[in-house]
Amino acid sequence: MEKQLLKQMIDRFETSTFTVNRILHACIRELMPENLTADQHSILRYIRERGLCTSSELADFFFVGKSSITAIVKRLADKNLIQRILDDKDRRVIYLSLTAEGAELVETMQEKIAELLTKFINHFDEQEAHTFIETYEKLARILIEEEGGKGRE
Amino acid sequence: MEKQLLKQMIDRFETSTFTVNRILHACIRELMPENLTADQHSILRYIRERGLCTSSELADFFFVGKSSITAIVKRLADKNLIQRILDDKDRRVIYLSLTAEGAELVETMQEKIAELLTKFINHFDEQEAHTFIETYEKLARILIEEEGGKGRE
DNA sequence: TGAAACAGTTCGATAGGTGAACTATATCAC
DNA sequence: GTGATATAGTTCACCTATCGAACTGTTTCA
Repeated sequence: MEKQLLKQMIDRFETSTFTVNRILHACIRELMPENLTADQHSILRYIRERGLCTSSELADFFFVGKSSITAIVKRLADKNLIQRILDDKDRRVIYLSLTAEGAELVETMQEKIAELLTKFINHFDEQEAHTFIETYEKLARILIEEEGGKGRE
Repeated sequence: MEKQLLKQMIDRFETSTFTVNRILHACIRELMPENLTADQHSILRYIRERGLCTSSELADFFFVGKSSITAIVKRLADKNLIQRILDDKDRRVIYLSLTAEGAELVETMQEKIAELLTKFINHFDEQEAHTFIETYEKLARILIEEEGGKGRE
């Protein structure tokens, strides 16, 4: 790609990303029930996706230290949204999973978020949305790859 | 769009957004110089773009309370990256602008970020990148509109 | 001229992040 | 086997960002 064009592309990408994130994040924060933060919700979602997971896994995935996870997990467990399950094969390990209450909460949140996104996606025709998402997914794959490469160093 | 398809689109969009943000945010955090957070950098960028701006404007733009801005502005001014300029027409108002040091810092950060993004954008051919960004910008416009609509209520 | 609006600050609380020191368990080399 | 090392998770002290309520000072306007 030509240098001048590339620079322009980057600038436009940066601006759009920034705006979309800023507003989407604000919208999602508004959807959150009393006493749940967006970060906490992300953790719940990840646990739901995985079924069972450990604190170390969360720390790696979210690129934060284990001590941050300890704190968040404590808050979520205090609210009875997740539970700790001891591994009796390796007694250092503590698995985390959603409680029934936690699972239900994530479910309703997903519906709310889907509703919100539907409003926006409806502005696009099927072809446009499809093309966009294909590229977005490709970008996500590239990032995962790059990130994985860095981790191996 | 068909209901089933829409649901699938939303799911894919959500997953991609989440991944891209998670990794990009981590990358950018790594680029930050010692003693500057990503949030602080966003504020600096906004001020640079505007030349002059007020705390209230920042609070509106970033969807946070004015007291949060007071705190961030204090930290940035302490580091000598921004300066306060009193308005002598309306003595309630305090304009913020970058210091020379702040401007330079934002400049070097921009270069670093552009370098990072170049790595990723280079995986796409010109047409694909262009189409993607067009749609992304459209999404940003839609979000701004919706958000503006909400504000007026 | 007095009430209301507005710009910004202060304060106390909470959430999230760091890194270092710590406990407890598991693994591995010898 | 046993001792060094690695791993899982917690605790601690400290920082940043956020909130909302109460506050100061200034402007506007009925």
